[in-house]
Amino acid sequence: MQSIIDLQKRLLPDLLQVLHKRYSILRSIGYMQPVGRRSLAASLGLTERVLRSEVDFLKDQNLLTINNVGMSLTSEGKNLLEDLECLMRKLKGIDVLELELKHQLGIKKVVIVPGDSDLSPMVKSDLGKACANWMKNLLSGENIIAVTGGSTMAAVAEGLTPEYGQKELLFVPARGGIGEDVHNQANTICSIMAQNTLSKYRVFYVPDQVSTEIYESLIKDPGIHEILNLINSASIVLHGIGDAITMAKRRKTSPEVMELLKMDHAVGEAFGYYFNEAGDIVHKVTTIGMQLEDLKKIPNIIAVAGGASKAKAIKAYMKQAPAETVLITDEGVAKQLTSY
Amino acid sequence: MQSIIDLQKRLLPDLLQVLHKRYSILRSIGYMQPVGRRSLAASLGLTERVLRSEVDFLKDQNLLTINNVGMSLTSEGKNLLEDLECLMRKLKGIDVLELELKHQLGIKKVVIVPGDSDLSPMVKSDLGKACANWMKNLLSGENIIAVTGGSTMAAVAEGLTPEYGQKELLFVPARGGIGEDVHNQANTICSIMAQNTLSKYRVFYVPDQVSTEIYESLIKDPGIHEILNLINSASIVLHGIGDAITMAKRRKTSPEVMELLKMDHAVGEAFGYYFNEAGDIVHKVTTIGMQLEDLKKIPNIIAVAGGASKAKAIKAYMKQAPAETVLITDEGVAKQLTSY
DNA sequence: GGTAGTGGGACATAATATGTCTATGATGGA
DNA sequence: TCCATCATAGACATATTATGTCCCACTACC
Repeated sequence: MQSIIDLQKRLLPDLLQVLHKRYSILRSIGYMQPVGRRSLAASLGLTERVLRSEVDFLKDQNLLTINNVGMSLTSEGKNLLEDLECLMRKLKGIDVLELELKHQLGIKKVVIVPGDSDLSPMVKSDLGKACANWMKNLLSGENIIAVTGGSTMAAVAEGLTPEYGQKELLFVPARGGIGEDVHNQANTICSIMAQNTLSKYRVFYVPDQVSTEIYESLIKDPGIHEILNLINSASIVLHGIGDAITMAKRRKTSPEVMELLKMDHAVGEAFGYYFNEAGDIVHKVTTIGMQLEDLKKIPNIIAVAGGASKAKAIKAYMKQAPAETVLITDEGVAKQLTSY
Repeated sequence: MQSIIDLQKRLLPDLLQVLHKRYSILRSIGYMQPVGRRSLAASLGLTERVLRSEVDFLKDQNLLTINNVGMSLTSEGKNLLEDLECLMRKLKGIDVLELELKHQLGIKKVVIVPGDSDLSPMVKSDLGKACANWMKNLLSGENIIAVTGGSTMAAVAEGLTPEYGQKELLFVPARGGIGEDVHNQANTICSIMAQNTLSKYRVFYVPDQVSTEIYESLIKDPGIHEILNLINSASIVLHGIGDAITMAKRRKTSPEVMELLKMDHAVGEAFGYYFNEAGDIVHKVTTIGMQLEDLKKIPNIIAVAGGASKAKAIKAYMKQAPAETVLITDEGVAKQLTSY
């Protein structure tokens, strides 16, 4: 006996396509509201007229309203959208994908968000929300949360709300400066996270490449020492995973190191560590803070990364990731990895 | 959280229509296969071209095959159809209808078959199958099955297969001749049932209206007596229910009796008994065999009747039917009765 | 006051759905 | 063996709907 969904897939594939189209429209409006027809059409890859027909329909169903500033969801539309999320997951078989990927990567749990972050910024934002949501279940009385940088982590920060701050939270950067733009630095992200949750945070300014001498003296600094202690007693680590070359470029890595990375076929990056496809560390940014071996001692590890282009990187990193890791990713990655 | 279907209905209002259309097509092909497009279109009330589009679609889905003798379901199509039956029942709320009707009529169980026997002969055939199916659960080592006449019972006979004959079955007419055409006489039906199940049967030829004298002498006949014993020890009774006037006409009832029936507002008929809307017996065909009061002693009673036109008759008969009765009927009747 | 966004109207054209008819072949009964 | 019947597939004109592409008036914000 097949499920209703399976039956429908068989008997109404054409209608399900329409369902998906309408769902996408609702979802996008939900994000971008109030939004005009033209920009929405561009963002969805539909022509204006097609979108218009659909929008007219949805308006008739009282799912959205149209006024001179653009289209918005009605409360009915919002409710429907929420319920639809669940349905679409089933329809797309996302629940199944999650299990498959979890087994393939050999980690504790995989959460997949519909869509592809490479193609739509909305999805990256969803990724952030999904991560925040998962984190919610892990919060107890006091929580020290170690965070890395990157645009994905920035999305996570945006997904946090004051609601989370009802528990006591302290955000600390997981590692010293590893040379991202200020915008996506761990320090900045920690501060945003703290701000969004009305919690505390620590910063961790460490020059990028330090001589061994300075390194030794830094470690002895009481302030730094305290932060290192905090990091190692973190209950949760949130980190991103990046494509090796992309990350290296973004960090303005020296041409020599760049050569090295290419020669060693580095594909993935996380925490300032670079990995080849087999999951071996081929290079690391020397800085103080959490080291890869420290990660194993952290009870909760959440890796967040999406976009089909990151599939290889994720796969590489997960080769050696702690089995406790929870991966928050998107459909783009999942499809890429399970199709092999 | 709404049900999947409710959600979908919001975004695809014509979903159910399309689903139902495709389901009907599959179902009809299932019955009539191999069948041509034109006759199928006529039977479904669709134009040829519309049907053709749908059929092309279903063919692409590998649910049916087309060759020069007509269209047939593939095994995949058959499986899907079976699953669909169940889904459509839920969608139409047939399960709910069954319960409602059961309570309303105050009987043990109601089984409802989708459709209306008045409108489609397929449904009558389904009725027969449903009855046979229910009966299957009642068969034990040895079974004496008392049967009445009527076209519905003939459909039941057609629904029986040799599989049923694995248990020991003996079919006997429930009552003596009550004047139907040979075709739909209890005797004939018993013989067909026995034939289809590879079992035994008895016939029971009794003149229609006998004088008390002859009646007395018949009762003393050992052969007749044996059959009467069999009838009264039956483990299962299968009977139809008819519209009073229709049945009376079919039996070429005398004008006087006809008048009587009309005066007494007879609406229902079963076993040769005529009932008014209150369930009172207003007339009976005098013959030997099972009497209405004998019915109460039979452990399993299955009434089979469908078609919206029989709704009143069924309601009337059920007013006084044993609570043990199981009614096998169709959607046409059920809708008619529950809408009051 | 100008710019960039908005919705809605209009309309020619493309695409699809539909009704209807024909050609042709297979099948089964006389 | 032939003929009536039923089958599919092709064809095609027409009705209906979907689509792409404008334009216009309006408004919010700079």
